[in-house]
Amino acid sequence: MTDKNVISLDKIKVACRDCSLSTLCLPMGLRPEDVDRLDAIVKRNRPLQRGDHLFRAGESFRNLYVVKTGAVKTFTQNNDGDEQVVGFHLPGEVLGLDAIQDGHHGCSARALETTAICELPFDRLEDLSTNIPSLQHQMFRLLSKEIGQEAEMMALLGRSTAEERVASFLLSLSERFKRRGFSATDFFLSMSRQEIGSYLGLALETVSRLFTRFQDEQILKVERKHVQILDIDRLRAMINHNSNCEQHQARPSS
Amino acid sequence: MTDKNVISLDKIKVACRDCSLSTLCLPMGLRPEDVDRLDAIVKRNRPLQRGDHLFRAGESFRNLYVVKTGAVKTFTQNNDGDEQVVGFHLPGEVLGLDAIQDGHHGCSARALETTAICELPFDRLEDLSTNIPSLQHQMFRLLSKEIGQEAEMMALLGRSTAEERVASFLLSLSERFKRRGFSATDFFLSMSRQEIGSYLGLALETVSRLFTRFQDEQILKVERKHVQILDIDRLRAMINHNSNCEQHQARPSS
DNA sequence: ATGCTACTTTGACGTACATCAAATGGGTGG
DNA sequence: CCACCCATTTGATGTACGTCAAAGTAGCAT
Repeated sequence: MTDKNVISLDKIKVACRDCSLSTLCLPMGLRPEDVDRLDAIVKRNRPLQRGDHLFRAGESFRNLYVVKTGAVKTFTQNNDGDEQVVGFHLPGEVLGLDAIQDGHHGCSARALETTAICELPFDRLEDLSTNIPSLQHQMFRLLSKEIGQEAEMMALLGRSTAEERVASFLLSLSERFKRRGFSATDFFLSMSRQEIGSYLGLALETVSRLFTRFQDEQILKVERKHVQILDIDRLRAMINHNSNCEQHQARPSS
Repeated sequence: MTDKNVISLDKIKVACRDCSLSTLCLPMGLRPEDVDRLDAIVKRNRPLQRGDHLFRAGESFRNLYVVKTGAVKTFTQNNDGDEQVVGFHLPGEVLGLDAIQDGHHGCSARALETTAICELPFDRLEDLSTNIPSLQHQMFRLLSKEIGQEAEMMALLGRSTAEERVASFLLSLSERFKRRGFSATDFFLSMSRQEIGSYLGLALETVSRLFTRFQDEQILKVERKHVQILDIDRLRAMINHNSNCEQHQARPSS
């Protein structure tokens, strides 16, 4: 455990130019010298442990955060005290974009597992963006991508059956893992059934039942957090059938 | 009818500095000289008639569009051929933000009534943003606001009852009309029950039934497209009761 | 090992909303 | 003024999914 942490700590301090995520992350498309200028404002703190907060709803906004390793959920709290999951964030994905607007975080963020984060002071990022047009462009694209993905999610929640939602969710994870160099068909869920259900607008029991059904139908093999996709085409068929045709895959990754 | 058009055409050509929307729109917070530089890239074409397309899904992205008067819906098409409404856009609200990402519109936009539009060539807007830091900041805020609003909508669709959805929708319109100087309690819906239902993830009959019920309960007076809110506090109570407490009102306007 | 706790699965049941169907009413064009 | 069309309303019925409840199971601390 302590050994593992030491290793992680070493890996975290990798500069943007040497980071394996650079093709997914903000530096994407920047010239090497601009990547270094970006790198100069990035802060890399010690990793979060499962359950640690990255920020809380209502806190004032100072930084954007990029997941380097691990996974983070964002969520809001309703008055019953239980939480509504707004999103899951994998390596290379940016958090805090909704807070630029009024300088306050609208949701909380919490690590689902041991997680390394790159921290970008937003005022410095803005300064840099005025000086590096391609960085400004990249920022616009990043924000726009988030808007497009959320619109897809709205369509999913507004129209789809439980089956389609769960299928979309699994395909989204699959795509995102794949782009990050992991297996597209064999991965571990870092979130609970409860959290998946909250995100998809379903009861946790419904999520569980669908996992079971997909397994019975030889589409998946599920054992607690461990998921193997056996027949990805049938998963894809589920969402192309009843749902929007615009989006070829569920949430095309980030 | 022709008379009306002539009058509209005059009003449309108003420059940003003289536009009543300038406090809601992109120029918000810019210095007067910068507003003029922004104004210089704005194109103002003849108004759209009800049913006209502003852009279609798949078209390549050239411009952002701001609604000046009227109303626009954005929507995607599913393979059954029927449409999923993604959003309704009132004066001062910007369309096309999701297309920055990959240079193609992900949804179509169509006028719900006679509508005047300001057109902003995005490449020129980007250039201007690098030269006017406050414009860049304004752009970031705009994109971020859209992200926050969509997240709220996701929460609404993921968790709420039909009652809450319709209440939220009405409160959202109310707030947005109010900020634009119109009555917050007496307005006309430019969209059909079908379109409202599609947007809220409900059947049109459910929307109709809830309008009727709210009217029976003395919360609304509805006569076809004409809505009067009689008891806005009870509408608010509906969404504070079962739904998220984070958001004070449904979709705080744009 | 042993027990505790949290998560997951599975079953039984109820309900909010979709769907189907028909009646009503406004608006538009002849 | 009439006829047609489409939006809306209203009613009847079905069902997908939520809720409640209980049993099974892994992980963890002692």
